[in-house]
Amino acid sequence: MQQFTLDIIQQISRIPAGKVATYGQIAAMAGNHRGARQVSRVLHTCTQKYQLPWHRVIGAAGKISISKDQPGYQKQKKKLQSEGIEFGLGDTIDLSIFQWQGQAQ
DNA sequence: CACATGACGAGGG
DNA sequence: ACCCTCGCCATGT
Repeated sequence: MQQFTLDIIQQISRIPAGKVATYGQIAAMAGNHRGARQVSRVLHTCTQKYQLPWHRVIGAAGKISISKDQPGYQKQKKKLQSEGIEFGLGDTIDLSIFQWQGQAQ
């Protein structure tokens, strides 16, 4: 496993409840602003093992990146709402309000 | 080593 | 706003 991947895991585990981060943001904080796809890979493979708050990671448009017909969609939405995050029309989250401002933002 | 795969992102039509 | 294409890069086969 690469350092970049470990950094991704670390950044995701840092996201506080009530806030969200985008794939690109996580990738950038992990040192590679073009590693968004690796972030998704980490969520797909390491959530169990590292107990990551996977639900706090959303797409750059402020929307959940899972397709709506999959079970994880509602599951994620519910978790976020229970943490105080609000969804607007089209299930869009207002990043200007809920996006996590990490260290080097 | 070559090729395919993604819970992505930005840009263009 | 919707759809498509292309760029990206760690991983898996």
